[in-house]
Amino acid sequence: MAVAARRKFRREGEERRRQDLIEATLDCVAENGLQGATVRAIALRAGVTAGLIRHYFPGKEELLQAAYATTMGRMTELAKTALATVEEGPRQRLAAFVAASLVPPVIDVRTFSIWASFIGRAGSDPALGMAHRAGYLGFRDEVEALVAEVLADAGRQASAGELRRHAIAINAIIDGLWVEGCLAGDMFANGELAEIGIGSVEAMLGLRLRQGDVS
Amino acid sequence: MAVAARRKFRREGEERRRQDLIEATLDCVAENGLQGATVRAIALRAGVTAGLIRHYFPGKEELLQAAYATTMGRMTELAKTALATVEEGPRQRLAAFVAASLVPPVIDVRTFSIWASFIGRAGSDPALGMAHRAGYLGFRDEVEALVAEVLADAGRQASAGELRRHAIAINAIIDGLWVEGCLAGDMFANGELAEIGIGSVEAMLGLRLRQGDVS
DNA sequence: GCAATATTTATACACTTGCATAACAACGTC
DNA sequence: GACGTTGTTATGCAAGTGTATAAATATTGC
Repeated sequence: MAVAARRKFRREGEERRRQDLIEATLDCVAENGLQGATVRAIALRAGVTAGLIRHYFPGKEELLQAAYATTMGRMTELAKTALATVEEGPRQRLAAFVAASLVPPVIDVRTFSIWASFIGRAGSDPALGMAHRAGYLGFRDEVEALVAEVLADAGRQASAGELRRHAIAINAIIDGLWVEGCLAGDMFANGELAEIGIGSVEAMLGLRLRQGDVS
Repeated sequence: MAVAARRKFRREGEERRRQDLIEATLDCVAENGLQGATVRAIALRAGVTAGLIRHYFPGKEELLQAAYATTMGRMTELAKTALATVEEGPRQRLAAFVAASLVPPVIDVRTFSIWASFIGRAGSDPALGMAHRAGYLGFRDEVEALVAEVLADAGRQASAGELRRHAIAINAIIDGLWVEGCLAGDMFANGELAEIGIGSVEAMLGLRLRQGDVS
Protein backbone atom coordinates (compact mmCIF):
# COMPACT_ATOMS: atom_id res chain seq x y z
CA MET A 1 0.00 0.00 0.00
CA ALA A 2 1.46 3.29 -1.05
CA VAL A 3 1.61 5.33 2.08
CA ALA A 4 0.87 8.94 1.18
CA ALA A 5 4.30 10.34 0.42
CA ARG A 6 5.12 13.43 2.40
CA ARG A 7 5.94 16.42 0.35
CA LYS A 8 9.60 17.19 -0.23
CA PHE A 9 10.73 20.62 0.91
CA ARG A 10 13.75 22.82 1.38
CA ARG A 11 14.53 24.98 4.34
CA GLU A 12 14.93 28.56 3.21
CA GLY A 13 16.49 31.33 5.20
CA GLU A 14 14.15 33.11 7.53
CA GLU A 15 14.25 36.45 5.76
CA ARG A 16 13.83 34.82 2.39
CA ARG A 17 10.72 32.96 3.47
CA ARG A 18 9.23 36.03 5.08
CA GLN A 19 9.77 37.94 1.85
CA ASP A 20 8.33 35.16 -0.26
CA LEU A 21 5.24 35.03 1.90
CA ILE A 22 4.82 38.78 1.70
CA GLU A 23 5.23 38.72 -2.06
CA ALA A 24 2.71 35.92 -2.38
CA THR A 25 0.31 37.89 -0.22
CA LEU A 26 0.67 40.95 -2.44
CA ASP A 27 0.05 38.84 -5.51
CA CYS A 28 -3.13 37.49 -3.99
CA VAL A 29 -4.34 40.93 -2.95
CA ALA A 30 -3.54 42.40 -6.34
CA GLU A 31 -5.49 39.72 -8.14
CA ASN A 32 -8.50 39.17 -5.95
CA GLY A 33 -8.45 41.83 -3.28
CA LEU A 34 -8.20 41.19 0.41
CA GLN A 35 -10.79 38.48 0.00
CA GLY A 36 -8.43 36.55 -2.19
CA ALA A 37 -5.66 36.68 0.35
CA THR A 38 -6.53 33.53 2.26
CA VAL A 39 -3.81 31.65 4.07
CA ARG A 40 -4.20 28.73 1.72
CA ALA A 41 -4.05 30.84 -1.43
CA ILE A 42 -1.01 32.66 -0.12
CA ALA A 43 0.74 29.46 0.87
CA LEU A 44 -0.02 27.86 -2.47
CA ARG A 45 1.49 30.78 -4.29
CA ALA A 46 4.53 30.84 -2.05
CA GLY A 47 5.02 27.14 -2.65
CA VAL A 48 4.55 26.11 0.95
CA THR A 49 1.72 24.79 3.06
CA ALA A 50 -0.65 26.98 4.98
CA GLY A 51 0.63 26.14 8.41
CA LEU A 52 4.00 27.68 7.70
CA ILE A 53 2.54 31.14 7.69
CA ARG A 54 1.98 30.96 11.38
CA HIS A 55 5.57 29.99 11.88
CA TYR A 56 6.71 33.33 10.53
CA PHE A 57 3.82 35.56 11.50
CA PRO A 58 1.64 35.60 14.61
CA GLY A 59 -1.40 35.47 12.36
CA LYS A 60 -2.79 36.41 9.01
CA GLU A 61 -3.44 39.96 10.16
CA GLU A 62 0.22 40.60 10.85
CA LEU A 63 1.18 39.19 7.47
CA LEU A 64 -1.20 41.59 5.79
CA GLN A 65 0.21 44.51 7.73
CA ALA A 66 3.73 43.51 6.78
CA ALA A 67 2.64 43.28 3.15
CA TYR A 68 1.08 46.73 3.24
CA ALA A 69 4.15 48.23 4.90
CA THR A 70 6.27 46.67 2.16
CA THR A 71 4.33 48.28 -0.68
CA MET A 72 4.27 51.64 1.06
CA GLY A 73 8.00 51.43 1.55
CA ARG A 74 8.54 50.55 -2.07
CA MET A 75 6.48 53.45 -3.36
CA THR A 76 8.26 56.07 -1.29
CA GLU A 77 11.58 54.47 -2.08
CA LEU A 78 10.90 54.78 -5.81
CA ALA A 79 10.06 58.43 -5.39
CA LYS A 80 13.21 59.13 -3.42
CA THR A 81 15.29 57.31 -5.97
CA ALA A 82 13.91 59.50 -8.69
CA LEU A 83 14.96 62.50 -6.65
CA ALA A 84 18.42 61.25 -5.89
CA THR A 85 19.35 60.48 -9.49
CA VAL A 86 18.93 64.00 -10.78
CA GLU A 87 21.78 66.25 -9.87
CA GLU A 88 20.91 69.31 -11.89
CA GLY A 89 19.04 72.35 -10.73
CA PRO A 90 15.91 72.42 -8.58
CA ARG A 91 13.63 72.83 -11.57
CA GLN A 92 14.92 69.73 -13.28
CA ARG A 93 14.69 67.85 -10.04
CA LEU A 94 11.04 68.76 -9.58
CA ALA A 95 10.32 67.88 -13.18
CA ALA A 96 12.09 64.55 -12.79
CA PHE A 97 10.18 63.86 -9.60
CA VAL A 98 6.85 64.48 -11.27
CA ALA A 99 7.78 62.52 -14.36
CA ALA A 100 9.07 59.55 -12.39
CA SER A 101 5.77 59.31 -10.54
CA LEU A 102 3.86 59.06 -13.80
CA VAL A 103 5.63 56.32 -15.68
CA PRO A 104 6.23 52.66 -14.87
CA PRO A 105 7.13 51.19 -12.49
CA VAL A 106 5.26 53.68 -10.36
CA ILE A 107 2.35 53.59 -12.75
CA ASP A 108 1.34 49.99 -12.31
CA VAL A 109 -2.03 48.25 -12.04
CA ARG A 110 -0.79 45.72 -9.56
CA THR A 111 0.49 48.34 -7.15
CA PHE A 112 -2.69 50.30 -7.59
CA SER A 113 -4.90 47.33 -6.85
CA ILE A 114 -2.97 46.66 -3.67
CA TRP A 115 -3.08 50.32 -2.67
CA ALA A 116 -6.82 50.56 -3.26
CA SER A 117 -7.57 47.32 -1.47
CA PHE A 118 -5.81 48.49 1.65
CA ILE A 119 -6.69 52.15 1.54
CA GLY A 120 -10.35 51.31 1.30
CA ARG A 121 -10.18 50.33 4.92
CA ALA A 122 -8.19 53.33 6.07
CA GLY A 123 -11.39 55.06 7.06
CA SER A 124 -12.36 52.41 9.58
CA ASP A 125 -8.99 50.92 10.46
CA PRO A 126 -7.06 53.51 12.51
CA ALA A 127 -3.70 51.84 11.98
CA LEU A 128 -4.14 51.98 8.22
CA GLY A 129 -5.34 55.55 8.40
CA MET A 130 -2.30 56.65 10.33
CA ALA A 131 -0.01 54.78 7.97
CA HIS A 132 -1.53 56.52 4.98
CA ARG A 133 -1.40 59.91 6.62
CA ALA A 134 2.25 59.48 7.49
CA GLY A 135 3.08 58.43 3.96
CA TYR A 136 1.08 61.25 2.45
CA LEU A 137 2.61 63.91 4.65
CA GLY A 138 6.07 62.59 3.97
CA PHE A 139 5.44 62.78 0.26
CA ARG A 140 3.93 66.23 0.50
CA ASP A 141 6.80 67.57 2.57
CA GLU A 142 9.14 66.32 -0.09
CA VAL A 143 7.15 68.19 -2.71
CA GLU A 144 7.00 71.30 -0.56
CA ALA A 145 10.74 71.36 -0.03
CA LEU A 146 11.26 70.93 -3.75
CA VAL A 147 8.86 73.74 -4.56
CA ALA A 148 10.61 75.99 -2.09
CA GLU A 149 13.92 75.35 -3.81
CA VAL A 150 12.41 75.97 -7.22
CA LEU A 151 10.85 79.27 -6.19
CA ALA A 152 14.03 80.39 -4.49
CA ASP A 153 15.92 79.48 -7.63
CA ALA A 154 13.56 81.69 -9.61
CA GLY A 155 14.15 84.53 -7.23
CA ARG A 156 10.64 84.40 -5.91
CA GLN A 157 9.55 84.37 -2.35
CA ALA A 158 6.56 82.45 -1.08
CA SER A 159 4.77 82.50 2.23
CA ALA A 160 4.30 79.31 4.21
CA GLY A 161 0.67 79.27 3.18
CA GLU A 162 1.49 79.57 -0.50
CA LEU A 163 4.04 76.82 -0.20
CA ARG A 164 1.54 74.59 1.50
CA ARG A 165 -1.09 75.22 -1.15
CA HIS A 166 1.36 74.53 -3.92
CA ALA A 167 2.44 71.30 -2.30
CA ILE A 168 -1.13 70.15 -1.85
CA ALA A 169 -2.06 70.98 -5.41
CA ILE A 170 1.01 69.41 -6.97
CA ASN A 171 0.60 66.37 -4.84
CA ALA A 172 -3.01 66.11 -5.91
CA ILE A 173 -2.30 66.31 -9.58
CA ILE A 174 0.36 63.64 -9.30
CA ASP A 175 -2.04 61.42 -7.40
CA GLY A 176 -4.89 62.02 -9.80
CA LEU A 177 -2.82 61.32 -12.88
CA TRP A 178 -1.32 58.30 -11.14
CA VAL A 179 -4.72 56.81 -10.50
CA GLU A 180 -5.84 57.28 -14.07
CA GLY A 181 -2.59 56.02 -15.46
CA CYS A 182 -2.85 52.86 -13.39
CA LEU A 183 -6.47 52.24 -14.19
CA ALA A 184 -6.44 53.08 -17.86
CA GLY A 185 -2.84 53.27 -18.93
CA ASP A 186 -3.69 52.35 -22.50
CA MET A 187 -5.75 55.50 -22.92
CA PHE A 188 -2.65 57.65 -22.77
CA ALA A 189 0.31 57.85 -25.09
CA ASN A 190 3.74 57.05 -23.76
CA GLY A 191 4.92 59.82 -21.52
CA GLU A 192 1.72 61.76 -22.02
CA LEU A 193 0.81 61.74 -18.36
CA ALA A 194 4.28 62.89 -17.34
CA GLU A 195 4.03 65.63 -19.92
CA ILE A 196 0.67 66.76 -18.62
CA GLY A 197 1.88 66.56 -15.05
CA ILE A 198 4.92 68.70 -15.62
CA GLY A 199 2.97 71.15 -17.74
CA SER A 200 0.40 71.53 -15.00
CA VAL A 201 3.00 72.10 -12.34
CA GLU A 202 4.64 74.71 -14.52
CA ALA A 203 1.35 76.47 -14.92
CA MET A 204 0.61 76.37 -11.24
CA LEU A 205 3.99 77.73 -10.27
CA GLY A 206 4.07 80.15 -13.16
CA LEU A 207 7.48 79.14 -14.44
CA ARG A 208 9.11 76.61 -16.68
CA LEU A 209 10.86 73.57 -15.30
CA ARG A 210 12.46 72.28 -18.45
CA GLN A 211 15.05 74.55 -19.94
CA GLY A 212 15.72 73.48 -23.48
CA ASP A 213 12.14 72.51 -24.08
CA VAL A 214 10.47 74.94 -26.41
CA SER A 215 6.89 73.96 -27.13
CA MET B 1 -42.39 24.49 26.61
CA ALA B 2 -41.93 27.74 24.77
CA VAL B 3 -41.69 26.81 21.15
CA ALA B 4 -39.16 29.15 19.51
CA ALA B 5 -41.33 32.05 18.42
CA ARG B 6 -40.99 32.90 14.79
CA ARG B 7 -39.84 36.39 14.10
CA LYS B 8 -42.48 38.97 13.26
CA PHE B 9 -42.00 40.75 9.98
CA ARG B 10 -43.60 43.14 7.53
CA ARG B 11 -43.81 42.82 3.81
CA GLU B 12 -42.16 45.80 2.22
CA GLY B 13 -42.51 46.84 -1.35
CA GLU B 14 -40.16 45.21 -3.77
CA GLU B 15 -38.26 48.33 -4.71
CA ARG B 16 -38.00 49.40 -1.10
CA ARG B 17 -36.48 46.10 -0.02
CA ARG B 18 -34.04 46.10 -2.90
CA GLN B 19 -32.92 49.58 -1.96
CA ASP B 20 -32.61 48.67 1.70
CA LEU B 21 -30.50 45.67 0.86
CA ILE B 22 -28.27 47.75 -1.39
CA GLU B 23 -27.88 50.39 1.28
CA ALA B 24 -27.03 47.77 3.88
CA THR B 25 -24.48 46.32 1.50
CA LEU B 26 -22.85 49.70 1.01
CA ASP B 27 -22.71 50.21 4.76
CA CYS B 28 -20.96 46.89 5.18
CA VAL B 29 -18.49 47.57 2.40
CA ALA B 30 -17.75 51.03 3.74
CA GLU B 31 -17.02 49.74 7.20
CA ASN B 32 -15.18 46.51 6.58
CA GLY B 33 -14.50 46.32 2.88
CA LEU B 34 -15.77 43.62 0.58
CA GLN B 35 -14.81 41.09 3.20
CA GLY B 36 -17.32 42.60 5.58
CA ALA B 37 -20.11 42.32 3.07
CA THR B 38 -21.30 38.82 3.92
CA VAL B 39 -24.89 37.88 3.29
CA ARG B 40 -25.50 37.57 7.02
CA ALA B 41 -23.96 40.92 7.89
CA ILE B 42 -25.92 42.60 5.13
CA ALA B 43 -29.17 40.96 6.17
CA LEU B 44 -28.62 41.87 9.82
CA ARG B 45 -28.10 45.49 8.89
CA ALA B 46 -31.11 45.53 6.62
CA GLY B 47 -33.22 44.05 9.39
CA VAL B 48 -34.04 40.86 7.56
CA THR B 49 -32.72 37.34 7.49
CA ALA B 50 -30.02 36.16 5.13
CA GLY B 51 -32.22 34.03 2.96
CA LEU B 52 -34.20 37.02 1.76
CA ILE B 53 -31.28 38.28 -0.22
CA ARG B 54 -31.63 35.45 -2.64
CA HIS B 55 -35.25 36.34 -3.12
CA TYR B 56 -34.31 39.70 -4.59
CA PHE B 57 -30.97 38.93 -6.19
CA PRO B 58 -29.73 35.85 -8.00
CA GLY B 59 -26.74 35.81 -5.68
CA LYS B 60 -24.42 37.88 -3.60
CA GLU B 61 -22.39 38.84 -6.63
CA GLU B 62 -25.33 40.54 -8.28
CA LEU B 63 -26.16 42.42 -5.11
CA LEU B 64 -22.62 43.76 -4.99
CA GLN B 65 -22.82 44.84 -8.60
CA ALA B 66 -26.08 46.61 -7.97
CA ALA B 67 -24.54 48.34 -4.97
CA TYR B 68 -21.56 49.49 -7.00
CA ALA B 69 -23.78 50.75 -9.79
CA THR B 70 -25.76 52.70 -7.22
CA THR B 71 -22.75 54.55 -5.83
CA MET B 72 -21.43 55.30 -9.28
CA GLY B 73 -24.79 56.69 -10.25
CA ARG B 74 -24.93 58.83 -7.15
CA MET B 75 -21.53 60.33 -7.71
CA THR B 76 -22.18 61.33 -11.29
CA GLU B 77 -25.60 62.58 -10.32
CA LEU B 78 -24.11 64.85 -7.70
CA ALA B 79 -21.69 66.26 -10.23
CA LYS B 80 -24.43 66.95 -12.75
CA THR B 81 -26.57 68.58 -10.12
CA ALA B 82 -23.73 70.94 -9.29
CA LEU B 83 -23.57 71.85 -12.94
CA ALA B 84 -27.27 72.33 -13.36
CA THR B 85 -27.71 74.66 -10.43
CA VAL B 86 -25.38 77.36 -11.69
CA GLU B 87 -26.86 79.48 -14.40
CA GLU B 88 -24.23 82.15 -14.72
CA GLY B 89 -21.39 82.25 -17.18
CA PRO B 90 -19.14 79.35 -18.17
CA ARG B 91 -16.40 80.43 -15.77
CA GLN B 92 -18.68 80.36 -12.78
CA ARG B 93 -20.04 77.05 -13.86
CA LEU B 94 -16.60 75.49 -14.07
CA ALA B 95 -15.69 76.96 -10.70
CA ALA B 96 -18.89 75.64 -9.19
CA PHE B 97 -18.27 72.24 -10.68
CA VAL B 98 -14.79 72.04 -9.20
CA ALA B 99 -15.92 73.38 -5.85
CA ALA B 100 -18.87 71.01 -5.61
CA SER B 101 -16.57 68.06 -6.14
CA LEU B 102 -14.41 69.10 -3.22
CA VAL B 103 -16.87 69.61 -0.40
CA PRO B 104 -19.33 67.25 1.27
CA PRO B 105 -21.28 65.29 0.33
CA VAL B 106 -18.93 64.41 -2.51
CA ILE B 107 -16.02 64.51 -0.10
CA ASP B 108 -16.99 61.65 2.14
CA VAL B 109 -15.04 58.82 3.74
CA ARG B 110 -17.82 56.35 3.34
CA THR B 111 -18.13 56.92 -0.39
CA PHE B 112 -14.38 56.78 -0.72
CA SER B 113 -14.11 53.49 1.12
CA ILE B 114 -16.71 51.98 -1.15
CA TRP B 115 -15.04 53.38 -4.22
CA ALA B 116 -11.64 52.08 -3.20
CA SER B 117 -12.94 48.67 -2.24
CA PHE B 118 -14.50 48.18 -5.63
CA ILE B 119 -11.95 49.93 -7.79
CA GLY B 120 -9.19 47.82 -6.31
CA ARG B 121 -10.54 44.95 -8.33
CA ALA B 122 -10.97 46.90 -11.55
CA GLY B 123 -7.61 45.65 -12.73
CA SER B 124 -8.62 42.01 -12.63
CA ASP B 125 -12.39 42.27 -13.02
CA PRO B 126 -13.14 43.37 -16.59
CA ALA B 127 -16.70 44.41 -15.82
CA LEU B 128 -15.53 46.73 -13.07
CA GLY B 129 -12.77 48.08 -15.26
CA MET B 130 -15.21 48.94 -18.03
CA ALA B 131 -17.59 50.54 -15.56
CA HIS B 132 -14.87 52.76 -14.21
CA ARG B 133 -13.66 53.71 -17.63
CA ALA B 134 -17.12 54.68 -18.73
CA GLY B 135 -17.64 56.78 -15.63
CA TYR B 136 -14.26 58.42 -15.96
CA LEU B 137 -14.70 59.27 -19.61
CA GLY B 138 -18.14 60.66 -18.95
CA PHE B 139 -16.78 62.87 -16.24
CA ARG B 140 -13.85 63.97 -18.35
CA ASP B 141 -16.04 64.78 -21.31
CA GLU B 142 -18.09 66.97 -19.04
CA VAL B 143 -14.96 68.77 -17.95
CA GLU B 144 -13.74 69.09 -21.50
CA ALA B 145 -17.00 70.62 -22.67
CA LEU B 146 -16.88 73.05 -19.79
CA VAL B 147 -13.32 74.03 -20.55
CA ALA B 148 -14.19 74.59 -24.17
CA GLU B 149 -16.97 76.96 -23.15
CA VAL B 150 -14.70 78.80 -20.76
CA LEU B 151 -11.97 79.28 -23.33
CA ALA B 152 -14.45 80.38 -25.95
CA ASP B 153 -15.87 82.83 -23.45
CA ALA B 154 -12.40 84.22 -22.95
CA GLY B 155 -11.98 84.62 -26.66
CA ARG B 156 -9.31 81.97 -26.83
CA GLN B 157 -9.11 79.11 -29.21
CA ALA B 158 -7.79 75.70 -28.28
CA SER B 159 -6.92 72.68 -30.39
CA ALA B 160 -8.49 69.31 -29.65
CA GLY B 161 -5.22 68.19 -28.13
CA GLU B 162 -5.03 71.16 -25.81
CA LEU B 163 -8.61 70.62 -24.74
CA ARG B 164 -7.92 67.00 -24.05
CA ARG B 165 -4.85 67.80 -21.96
CA HIS B 166 -6.70 70.41 -19.99
CA ALA B 167 -9.52 68.02 -19.29
CA ILE B 168 -7.17 65.30 -18.15
CA ALA B 169 -5.25 67.65 -15.90
CA ILE B 170 -8.31 69.26 -14.35
CA ASN B 171 -9.88 65.89 -13.84
CA ALA B 172 -6.72 64.68 -12.18
CA ILE B 173 -6.48 67.54 -9.75
CA ILE B 174 -10.10 67.11 -8.76
CA ASP B 175 -9.53 63.40 -8.22
CA GLY B 176 -6.33 63.91 -6.28
CA LEU B 177 -7.83 66.53 -4.00
CA TRP B 178 -10.92 64.41 -3.59
CA VAL B 179 -8.89 61.44 -2.42
CA GLU B 180 -6.99 63.49 0.11
CA GLY B 181 -10.08 65.26 1.31
CA CYS B 182 -11.85 61.97 1.88
CA LEU B 183 -8.92 60.34 3.62
CA ALA B 184 -7.79 63.24 5.74
CA GLY B 185 -10.50 65.83 5.68
CA ASP B 186 -9.54 67.19 9.08
CA MET B 187 -6.17 68.27 7.75
CA PHE B 188 -7.76 70.93 5.60
CA ALA B 189 -9.71 73.99 6.56
CA ASN B 190 -13.30 74.35 5.42
CA GLY B 191 -13.37 75.07 1.73
CA GLU B 192 -9.61 74.97 1.48
CA LEU B 193 -9.60 72.12 -1.00
CA ALA B 194 -12.17 73.81 -3.19
CA GLU B 195 -10.10 76.97 -3.03
CA ILE B 196 -6.96 75.13 -4.04
CA GLY B 197 -8.80 73.29 -6.77
CA ILE B 198 -10.21 76.38 -8.35
CA GLY B 199 -6.93 78.22 -8.00
CA SER B 200 -5.10 75.41 -9.73
CA VAL B 201 -7.57 75.28 -12.59
CA GLU B 202 -7.24 79.02 -13.01
CA ALA B 203 -3.50 78.70 -13.19
CA MET B 204 -3.67 75.88 -15.69
CA LEU B 205 -6.08 77.68 -17.97
CA GLY B 206 -4.36 81.01 -17.44
CA LEU B 207 -7.51 82.93 -16.54
CA ARG B 208 -9.67 83.72 -13.56
CA LEU B 209 -12.92 81.92 -12.96
CA ARG B 210 -14.29 84.02 -10.13
CA GLN B 211 -15.08 87.58 -11.05
CA GLY B 212 -15.45 89.56 -7.86
CA ASP B 213 -12.82 87.60 -6.04
CA VAL B 214 -9.75 89.70 -5.47
CA SER B 215 -7.09 87.84 -3.57
C1' DG C 1 27.46 8.68 9.82
C1' DC C 2 24.62 10.41 13.93
C1' DA C 3 22.09 13.04 16.96
C1' DA C 4 19.92 17.55 17.92
C1' DT C 5 17.21 21.23 16.26
C1' DA C 6 13.58 23.73 14.35
C1' DT C 7 11.66 24.36 9.72
C1' DT C 8 8.04 22.40 7.31
C1' DT C 9 4.17 19.31 6.43
C1' DA C 10 -0.06 17.12 7.62
C1' DT C 11 -4.25 16.76 9.99
C1' DA C 12 -7.91 18.24 12.81
C1' DC C 13 -11.16 21.58 14.69
C1' DA C 14 -14.41 25.18 15.39
C1' DC C 15 -16.35 28.60 12.89
C1' DT C 16 -18.03 31.26 8.84
C1' DT C 17 -19.33 31.43 4.18
C1' DG C 18 -22.98 31.35 0.24
C1' DC C 19 -26.70 28.84 -1.13
C1' DA C 20 -30.82 25.46 -1.17
C1' DT C 21 -34.99 24.12 0.75
C1' DA C 22 -39.07 23.80 3.51
C1' DA C 23 -42.07 25.81 6.79
C1' DC C 24 -44.52 29.82 7.94
C1' DA C 25 -47.23 34.07 8.17
C1' DA C 26 -48.55 38.66 6.24
C1' DC C 27 -51.31 40.62 2.92
C1' DG C 28 -54.83 41.06 -1.00
C1' DT C 29 -59.09 39.00 -2.66
C1' DC C 30 -63.35 36.91 -2.47
C1' DG D 1 -63.78 35.88 7.88
C1' DA D 2 -61.63 32.11 5.06
C1' DC D 3 -58.14 31.45 1.49
C1' DG D 4 -54.45 31.34 -1.68
C1' DT D 5 -50.31 33.85 -2.96
C1' DT D 6 -45.73 34.86 -2.00
C1' DG D 7 -42.65 37.55 0.78
C1' DT D 8 -40.09 36.03 4.71
C1' DT D 9 -38.08 33.14 8.21
C1' DA D 10 -35.78 29.08 9.81
C1' DT D 11 -32.87 25.30 9.21
C1' DG D 12 -29.46 22.60 6.97
C1' DC D 13 -25.44 21.68 4.14
C1' DA D 14 -21.03 21.45 1.77
C1' DA D 15 -17.13 24.14 1.03
C1' DG D 16 -13.86 27.32 2.79
C1' DT D 17 -11.90 30.08 6.72
C1' DG D 18 -8.02 30.87 10.37
C1' DT D 19 -5.70 28.54 13.80
C1' DA D 20 -3.81 24.81 16.88
C1' DT D 21 -1.19 20.72 17.28
C1' DA D 22 1.57 16.72 16.31
C1' DA D 23 4.37 14.29 13.24
C1' DA D 24 8.20 14.27 9.91
C1' DT D 25 12.27 15.60 7.58
C1' DA D 26 16.01 18.89 6.07
C1' DT D 27 19.85 20.92 7.91
C1' DT D 28 23.77 21.75 11.13
C1' DG D 29 27.59 20.47 14.08
C1' DC D 30 30.09 16.89 15.56
